[in-house]
Amino acid sequence: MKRKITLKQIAKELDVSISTVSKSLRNSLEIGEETRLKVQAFAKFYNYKPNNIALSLKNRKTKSIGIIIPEIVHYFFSTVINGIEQVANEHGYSVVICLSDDSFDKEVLNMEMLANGSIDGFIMSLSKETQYKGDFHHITEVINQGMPVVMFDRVTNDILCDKVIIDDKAAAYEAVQSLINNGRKKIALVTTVDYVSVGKLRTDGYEKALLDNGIPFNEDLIIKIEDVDTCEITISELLHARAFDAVFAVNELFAVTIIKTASKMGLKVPEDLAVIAFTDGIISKYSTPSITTVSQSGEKMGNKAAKMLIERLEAEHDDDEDENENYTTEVIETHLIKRESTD
Amino acid sequence: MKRKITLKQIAKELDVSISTVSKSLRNSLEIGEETRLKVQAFAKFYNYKPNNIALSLKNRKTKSIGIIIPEIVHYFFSTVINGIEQVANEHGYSVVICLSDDSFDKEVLNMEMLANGSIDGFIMSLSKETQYKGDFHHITEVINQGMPVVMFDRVTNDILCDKVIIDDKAAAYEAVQSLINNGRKKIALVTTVDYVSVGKLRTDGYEKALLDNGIPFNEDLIIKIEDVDTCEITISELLHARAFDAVFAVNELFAVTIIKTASKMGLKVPEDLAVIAFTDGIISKYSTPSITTVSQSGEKMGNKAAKMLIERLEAEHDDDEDENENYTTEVIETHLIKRESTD
DNA sequence: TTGGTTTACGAAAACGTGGTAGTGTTGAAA
DNA sequence: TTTCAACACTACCACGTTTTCGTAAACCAA
Repeated sequence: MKRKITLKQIAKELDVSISTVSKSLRNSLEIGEETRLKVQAFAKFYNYKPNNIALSLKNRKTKSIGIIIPEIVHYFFSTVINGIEQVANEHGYSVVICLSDDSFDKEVLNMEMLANGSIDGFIMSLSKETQYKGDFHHITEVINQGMPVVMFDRVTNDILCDKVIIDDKAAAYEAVQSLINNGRKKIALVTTVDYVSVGKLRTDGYEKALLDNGIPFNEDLIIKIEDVDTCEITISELLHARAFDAVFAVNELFAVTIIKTASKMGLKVPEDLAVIAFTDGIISKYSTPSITTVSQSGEKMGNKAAKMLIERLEAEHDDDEDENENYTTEVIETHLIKRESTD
Repeated sequence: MKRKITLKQIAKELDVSISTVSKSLRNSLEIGEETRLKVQAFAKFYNYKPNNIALSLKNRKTKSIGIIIPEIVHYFFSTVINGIEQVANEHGYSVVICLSDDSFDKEVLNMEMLANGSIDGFIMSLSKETQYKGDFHHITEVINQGMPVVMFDRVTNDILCDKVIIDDKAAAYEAVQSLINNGRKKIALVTTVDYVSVGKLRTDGYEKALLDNGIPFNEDLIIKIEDVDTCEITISELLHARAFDAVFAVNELFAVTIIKTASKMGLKVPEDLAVIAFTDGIISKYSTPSITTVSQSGEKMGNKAAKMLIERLEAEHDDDEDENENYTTEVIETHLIKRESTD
């Protein structure tokens, strides 16, 4: 068990100074060839690699970016991480991931933990609780300390920073419009509680599509679900009443539950009930019938978010004092993936 | 944009020494109450938090653990991360995640990147390519440097370290046995290529179950799939031949594809074809029919792996020189979750 | 006053690195 | 012989923290 070797040890061993070793390894011309090669050979033999921590301390850069998301066992979020990691890796950054579990306190704690020098910048998606409370002081704080933050998907207008989102409203509009185009008139919306930013936007798009097509907006057809487990009961009641002939669900878990419930009741999908879901995930693809979805490329969002963050990190290097914060909000394209759950 | 405040700045501002500030903040008795309170008030006002990087350098502990896995958009692996994160968080550790993309080179690169001081220990699952090549020098190296490694799921006997696995062979045996108990005789095995350790073990269990029940082991019923996309074709050919009445698939993606293919051909699941899959994921739960699976709790594996690693990390603190490496291999329980795809 | 103890604080080293500035030796040009 | 430059290397500082050791001042007993 030999600990990793340091410059100091090499210096001692070769009886030169630490600076000589350092310079030799960086091929400085100051060092004579003989010494240089000797040092390099020795370093290679003992597999010397500079200590990242020491470098971080010295350079005030950790070359790692913090990701804070509500959960990781979640198709969309894991694709985003994947996208972030790709770009980060290309640029020599590592990613450190913290989960908020949709809890405000955990989000704050995690951010504080990472903000004390562990990372160079954040990429995050707000927890439900944070969106509910509307308390963003922890984010403002890190931004004030000069640490760049990029938010994605679940964002807030209350914070000025770079953002990566999809046009939730337009995407929802498109989905509902396609149901209408297929002759559906009684379209239900199955969504989450209001304070989740994306849920609200998708509802707006749903409403607008209806109104634009002269279909009255009916509050009774909006089903707000807090917990997936209660979804089935609520759904089956409404299905019994035959209150609707199409459903637009804000996520695929709701959608597949609806389809399963409908099937149990003998309803045919899509004949009796057409279903479209938001977020193209693995369930939609493998469900029977497979589900028409609004694609929302988490990977692209991750790519973009990472690019924005890294650009800002590398730029900071230059201007130092220059405080021209021209924050941008990037909108990632979505499109409808037609599958078996719609006609 | 005020940068984070440091001990030095506080010291300067209050006209005391750095040591005094440090001691005051740690409530040392050496410092007079007046000074102590003054410093604490000042620090609190400016929201002083010690710099993690500096602490890491000093303590030679980063309080973060590196996770290296083949992919993250994968139900099982994300549950493992979830499990690791829970325990890590409880103990004040962060997790930094690197993806190998099932590539040997990326695995090596990532490990080297993290091994240079960024983390205190590794939790990892081998990439396919690494298992194929059988080259583990990068792992041996970090272990030799005194960095603890815990492997899970895709492990190797060639490396001595702590491991967390399930009894793949026994679990496969149980699954196949249950098919046999239901009167199935022609049971196909749909698996991956051989070099993936778990694939091999599951095959062994399959074979043993057959032999123990006096059913001849038929090579033709073993379908090795390298790429999911080719799965459908291979499967449908065999189904046409009616070569089997039950399938044991080593993952749920294979299973759902098989079910979909069978359904298209007019075969009924489970009447005409019973299906059991390894790894209980989200697809199995929401597939129609839902799929009977061997549960393999990623979360528990993650919990256990993190516990083992952290225990070793905290223990190291004491013995320093003591090299009693009593590595253990923890076996996580599995059980069969019966759903609609079997009778 | 002297000697010793306590109180309250400061200086400095250490963790590992890398850059700037400095130092001493050699050889050659003035 | 002096001067200057090139060479080859070392000293030192900073990054932010903790900790060990040291010490000045104050206090108290003799």
